[in-house]
This record gives sequence, structure tokens and C-alpha cells, in this order.
Amino acid sequence: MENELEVSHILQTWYKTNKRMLPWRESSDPYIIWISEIILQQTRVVQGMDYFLRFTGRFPDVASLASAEEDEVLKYWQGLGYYSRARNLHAAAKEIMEKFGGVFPEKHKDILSLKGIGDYTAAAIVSFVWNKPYPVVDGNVFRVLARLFAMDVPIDTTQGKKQFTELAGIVMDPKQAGQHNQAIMEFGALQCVPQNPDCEVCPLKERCMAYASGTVQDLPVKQNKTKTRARYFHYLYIIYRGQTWLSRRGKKDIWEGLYEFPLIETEKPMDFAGLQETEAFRKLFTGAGRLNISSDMAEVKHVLSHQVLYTTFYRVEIEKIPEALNSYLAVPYEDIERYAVPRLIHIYLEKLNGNLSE
DNA sequence: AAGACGGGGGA
DNA sequence: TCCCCAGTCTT
Repeated sequence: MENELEVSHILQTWYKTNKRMLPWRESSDPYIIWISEIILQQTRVVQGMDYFLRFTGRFPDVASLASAEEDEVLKYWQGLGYYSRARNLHAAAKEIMEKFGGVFPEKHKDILSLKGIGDYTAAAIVSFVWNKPYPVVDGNVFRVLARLFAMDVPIDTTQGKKQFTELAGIVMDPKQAGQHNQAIMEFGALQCVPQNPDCEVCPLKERCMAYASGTVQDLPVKQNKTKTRARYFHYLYIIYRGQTWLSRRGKKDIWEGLYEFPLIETEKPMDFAGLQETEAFRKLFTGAGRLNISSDMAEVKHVLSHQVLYTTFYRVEIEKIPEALNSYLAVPYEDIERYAVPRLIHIYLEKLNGNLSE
């Protein structure tokens, strides 16, 4: 056989005996494949599994997703992160209803035009579902190819992406695109792992240029240096006759579309005495009568990919409803759980409920 | 071409 | 701690 296809055949053979049993692999429904691919973006299989089952249980097809409220879609995404995935999923479902008559499009170009679907996901869907010859290039593929061919061009550059995509197309057996794509990703996830891969049992050992030169640990190369900034959040859990107040986070910041308690953000760390003297605090509680305040959680450090949040929760009982709260959403306590909230707030609420039942 | 966007798990 | 995970969108 041609040397070009040999790698693909080895990967496919390896795949047949080593692949994991995963629910989305039982389906050939493009909708189901789509949902699984979006959930698995930047997300491990174990982390996404429950979300996939719940999400497809509640939204089994394009029509059910399209007709849902965005808040409910976000609720099903709560805790998973990268919430634009959920918003885009919802928007794309509506697009499919309107532009494609509710039928998931089959053309690569049409699929790529949907919100939240980029090169990787479009290739995954058309190859898995219809065996179309588009190579997938995800984190696994970058790693496998970088090592196999000792490619040291950084993967997070335009040049790098172009070169790896081209190489992925050359390595792929076009007649077995779906299985090949599944195989090379699974191989990266289970065998050619980022740290300390067991190269001695690797079926591509003899062909791996990085193995030959002892550079497996150095590949792939990234030039990316993400820097994080610190932010200081002060959440006010306001209590008045069985209700509290929430607001929906807006665009151009983290957690868009999720709900949270009234928030005061400060430039610097600040204790409660300092917080009380801020304009925002005064404005929020003018007309609230006497405040009965307790801090249920000391400062919590919450780490995101580009931010570190130093957060304090204050539980504040008020005597009257201040004017400023009219711009917030009044919610009975027992309804808080209906709203999608950031993980950080979910943890706070769990702790609060735990303390109540102790 | 760079940054932003969550949260979790492994070494 | 640092790195990475079946990436995409915005600036």
C-alpha cells in the first residue's frame, strides 16, 4: 500500500480495538453529533458527558432547541463554561429552522456558516455523519502530527494552523474520512497524550520523527502566553421578605447571559468598611433602612482562563426596598435555582443551603 | 495576529 | 503551579 495511507490505516486499526464507548458515537444524527462537538470544545469527555445526556434529553432535536428560551438553554449549560457555546447553539438552531427548513444542512459551506461552528466542528460533522473528506484539526491532531513529523512550527499561529491543516489532509484516507478523523483524535486523547506518553507501546513508534530524535516532550510548540488580570467582586445577597434580587450579565464580559446578585466591582482589594463608603454601595442601599449584614463566605478566589476573581459575598437584610433595586430582578429565594448562575455563585448557594440544614 | 472566553483535572 | 482539554469569535 502507499506509504501515505499507511499511517491512516494504522490509526484506524488501533482505533477499532482501543476506542471508548461514548453515547454520541452510537448516533448518526447530525444534530446529536453537533451538540456533542460543541460540548466537547475545550472540554474533557468526562466533564461533558452528563451535560450531553441532559441537554439532548431536554432538547432532542433542532426544533425543540430552537423553540426554547435562551435562559433555559443557558441553564442546561450552567457550570460548563464558555457560555457563548450555548448562546450560539441556540441561535444556530433558529437559523436552521429559518434558512434550512428545520433540516440540518449537509453542505460543508452551509454548516460552517452557522454560529459557533468553525473549521474543526464543520469538518467533524460532515466527516462523521456523511464521511465527507474534510480533515479535523483539534488539539489532539496538532499533537499527533507535530510529533509524527517533528513539526516545530507553533500551533497557535496562522502559519502553523495552515501547515497542520494541510498535513492533516495528506495523512487522512479520504475514503475513510469519518473513521480516520475519529481515530486520530482518539489516538491523541489516549495514546499520544500531552505528558509522558508511553511511546514503547505506540504503533507509530517506528514512524515517529519526534520519537527518533527524542523530542516528543517538546512537541507541539506553542508561543501563546496568556496573561491574567485580577478583579475584585463584592456580591450583595439582599434579603427582604422571602425575596432577593438578581441581574443578567451583559455583553463584552465574562458570563454573558448568566444571572448574579447585585455586584460592586472595585479596582483594588477592599474590605467591608471601604465598600460601604463607595458611591455604588451608597446608591444601592439608599432608602433601605437599617442593614443587617453578614459575610457568609470569606474571600473566594475563583480562577478563570484570563482573570482571577477575588470575591466576597455579603448577605444583607434590609427593612425597605430601596429605589435602586427597581432596576434588578426581584426573585423569591426558592426560584433562584431556576436561573443560570456562574459556578462561583452556585457554590455559594450550595454552601448556604448546607449551613441551613445543619 | 492577538485576546477573550470557564471550568476542571492531571502531573 | 502549569498545562491542556473533540475551538470560536472579536478586535
